[in-house]
Amino acid sequence: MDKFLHEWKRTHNCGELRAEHVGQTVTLMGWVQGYRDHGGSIFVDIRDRYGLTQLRFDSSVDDATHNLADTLRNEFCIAARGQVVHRGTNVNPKMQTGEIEVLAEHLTVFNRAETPPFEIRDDLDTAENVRLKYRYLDLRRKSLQRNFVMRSHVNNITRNYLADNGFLELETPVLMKSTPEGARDYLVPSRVHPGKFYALPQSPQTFKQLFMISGYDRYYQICRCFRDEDLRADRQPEFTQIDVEMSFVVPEDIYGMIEGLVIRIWKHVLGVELQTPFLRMSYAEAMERFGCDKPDMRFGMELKNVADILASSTFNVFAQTIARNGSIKALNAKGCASLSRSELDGLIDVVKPYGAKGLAWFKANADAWQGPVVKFLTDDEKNDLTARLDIETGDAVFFVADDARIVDPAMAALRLHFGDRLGLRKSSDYAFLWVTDFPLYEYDPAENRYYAMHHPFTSPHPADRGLMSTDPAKVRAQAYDLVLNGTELGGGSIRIHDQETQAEMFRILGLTRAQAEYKFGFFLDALRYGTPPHGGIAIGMDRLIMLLTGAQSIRDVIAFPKTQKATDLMLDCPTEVDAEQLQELSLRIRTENTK
RNA sequence: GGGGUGGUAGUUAAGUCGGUUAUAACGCCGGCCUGUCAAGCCGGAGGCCGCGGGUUCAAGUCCCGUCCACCCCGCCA
Repeated sequence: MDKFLHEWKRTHNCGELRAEHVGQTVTLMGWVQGYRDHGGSIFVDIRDRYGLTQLRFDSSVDDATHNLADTLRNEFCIAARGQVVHRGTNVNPKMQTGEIEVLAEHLTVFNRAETPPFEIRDDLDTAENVRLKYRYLDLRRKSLQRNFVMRSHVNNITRNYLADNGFLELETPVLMKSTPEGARDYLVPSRVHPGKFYALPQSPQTFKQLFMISGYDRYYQICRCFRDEDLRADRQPEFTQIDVEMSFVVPEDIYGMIEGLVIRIWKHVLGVELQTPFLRMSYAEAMERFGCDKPDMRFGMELKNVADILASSTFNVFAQTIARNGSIKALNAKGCASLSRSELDGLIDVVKPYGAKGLAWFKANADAWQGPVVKFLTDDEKNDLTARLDIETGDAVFFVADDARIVDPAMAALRLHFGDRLGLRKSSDYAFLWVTDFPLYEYDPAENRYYAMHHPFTSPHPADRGLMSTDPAKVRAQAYDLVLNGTELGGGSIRIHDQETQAEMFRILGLTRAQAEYKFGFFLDALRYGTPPHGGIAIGMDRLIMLLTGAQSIRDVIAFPKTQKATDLMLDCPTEVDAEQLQELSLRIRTENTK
């Protein structure tokens, strides 16, 4: 029986041995990353999460150990003990520990490994369904380990920073009440209350406000949230937020506190010094200049409204758009006149998904403008466009004309497309932005009602309070998003802290008194007992880590993620449950008409 | 709900106009080998071509359906 674990503890990790350790007897534990058998001499790379060290087994040192080493295969979990020796003329400069190797005298195999379904290497692009099925193997890869090490680091920095600033880490229930509005809830049936359900929190929104009412004036929580909506590359059904709430604050106080956190994270994790304050821009301005509420500020190429210039255009599409009070926006793709006609026509595919029916364009060549729309442009229109869009020889200009709700997202997508194409979206640039003054309401023409754009506890802008009853669509909210490089990192608001405004909010949202009482009675009650002015924000931890690590998928920063159909390929879940379980929950599965 | 890309050996991919025994690399198994580090050399095994149906003398290849993974639109207070 060998002495590993009991007598021979791990003395070093696999990433730390250097020339200075030569002569020491060390014990390493880890996994076989690779082996090179030269007969009398066997080289084995042993891996742990810190790095890689070369072990050498020499038949002249110990025959039994050498013979055991002969049986080693990839991913065996082993321990080896021996002397650190210098590699002399065989130093490997590509390895951090490449100056030395461990001349092994003792070896033990904790556990052999079956041949893994894919090699544990970063330069191998294995299909994601295989990676997800064997997630515990995928997580051995260096590239993923790096992400989770960083994620842990960011968790620590966040806790320390918020604690330094007097925040209390307070926990809230995971089983809570289903709320109307917003995302679909994940429901949990109650056994003891047949026909009744809990819901998993979309966010701890009401709880953190109740903490403010209770006088815990600075709250935070790194908490899991659940939303039963369709997935994207940056969206999972369960995700993590840095949830923050403060009493006696205005938006600037929140901005400052979060900027301090972000600065610390960037400094400690990336070694990057960020400039503050971050840029601020109103929602209205962001929509006008960039066509979206989360503009990527790493580059310009702003959209220009040109409806006034083309007000009397003879081009049918423009004329019809003007006639029905639509929007025409243009974008100058600097230096893109070199694109071929088929490339330019192909760009329609960039805007089509957003409902744009066409993409008009022309190139500003040295001799003349060229493109399908040029023949419709008068000299005056050309001059005005040149001035507004700063058109120079070699530029390509694009137009989308339609309703604003089509033009803006389509042109925003086109702008990002050119940003990528022209290499203007460098991952090493960090352009933070506060988007402020979001509208309080969104009107839904299909249902002829207003929805809360942020959530129903968001305070109106003080100057717009009076408009709530007369013109809800015009009311600005004290709501804000933190945007980084075109990604919404988080958002929050100042909350309503008086019951009259809250009641009016519910009324405008179409909730009867009885409905409001049923859904939020506890909250309306609480507001009556001396609620402080308060507000907060929630930062998406997963997206934050994505941006810090450069991960292209949120699945690379979540240890055990779900697929796009919200399944877990490793657990094979969700699954059906026993009839008894359903019986206990008073549930029956409808087997027909399930579509 | 809609649009798109993909699915061939354990893995990554090739597979032409439908035509012989479906290729390659890595991995895996056996052997040799004392300075490799993407080790090398010799030999070998390994296939429901996602699944189902159809067309055809003949289907990895063409058609229809379906499942799965990914990307996007809708959706995501």
